[in-house]
Amino acid sequence: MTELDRADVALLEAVQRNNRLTSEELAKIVNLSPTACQRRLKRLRAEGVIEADVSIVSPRAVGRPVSMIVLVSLERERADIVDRFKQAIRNTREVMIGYYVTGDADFILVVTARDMEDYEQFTRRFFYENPDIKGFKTMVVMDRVKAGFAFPIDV
Amino acid sequence: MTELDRADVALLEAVQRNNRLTSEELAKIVNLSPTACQRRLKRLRAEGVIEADVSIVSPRAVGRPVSMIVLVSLERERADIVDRFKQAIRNTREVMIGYYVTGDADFILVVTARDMEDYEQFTRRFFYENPDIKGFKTMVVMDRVKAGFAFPIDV
DNA sequence: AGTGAAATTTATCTAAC
DNA sequence: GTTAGATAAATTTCACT
Repeated sequence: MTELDRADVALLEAVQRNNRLTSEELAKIVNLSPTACQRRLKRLRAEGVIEADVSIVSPRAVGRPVSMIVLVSLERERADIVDRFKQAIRNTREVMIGYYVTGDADFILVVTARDMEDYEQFTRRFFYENPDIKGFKTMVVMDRVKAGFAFPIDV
Repeated sequence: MTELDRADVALLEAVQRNNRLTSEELAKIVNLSPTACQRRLKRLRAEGVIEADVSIVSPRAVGRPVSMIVLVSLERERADIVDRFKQAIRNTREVMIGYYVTGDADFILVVTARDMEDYEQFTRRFFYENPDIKGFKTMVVMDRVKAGFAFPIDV
């Protein structure tokens, strides 16, 4: 694994809040020259320490103000069934986040929707029509205390 | 709310995957001039459609390879208790994501850790020493099928 | 190795239309 | 919305510690 020094950490903490800072602004933060900052960021990106650089889109602004956390249990925890469900997650725009977990549930999803009716339609399509699903439990998000991601967008 | 046209949506879908594309690259994608792309992105940022621009840091690369999903129940769902817990989430670097939800749990957290022992220490500090907490249930993340966020980093 | 300064390349911003 | 010129930023080169 890549060794990170103080400057790397300072850079990462800066850009994971805002990656549009200029090298000059970063230079002030980490007490290095702009050139050094750029070189280090380039290295961090090349080595995969920085996985991606993205814009966080407001779910509300793109018409998806409702989020749900869904705990999903599969009928059987068999490799092919698990893999099939992972693929379904990847192919489904409404599912923002998917975790495969141990414990009470098999998967935890974060699903966005236009409204509750929209979500109900989604559950019919995504859960009830899937024989691999034993059951699911929905929790409606009332407040996002931390975090931001990429959202499906339609006009 | 802001009206988004086809070009806005195309821009958003591009930058939420990669916000380091140049205006020229974006121009090709959305069939507009580079200047038009810049103007639109500036507007989208000013209006809050784009909430933030961030680098996604690899949790593994910064020494936090383990993630847990935690369902938290509070002793009582009273406004001041809820607010206090929200503040605790915000002040705790290990908690990557926090949702306040309706349903079986009151909060759902995504917590990162260096290893299981590190997580246990965290639970002692964060849960057992907090009298507002009725209980919590941990699920260990085996695979992240979708998503990426900001992570706490230490050397 | 990693840094920093100056020159070059490249991208962005500011007009004009 | 576009095109062209001015401004600013990111890369590259190279000398230095």
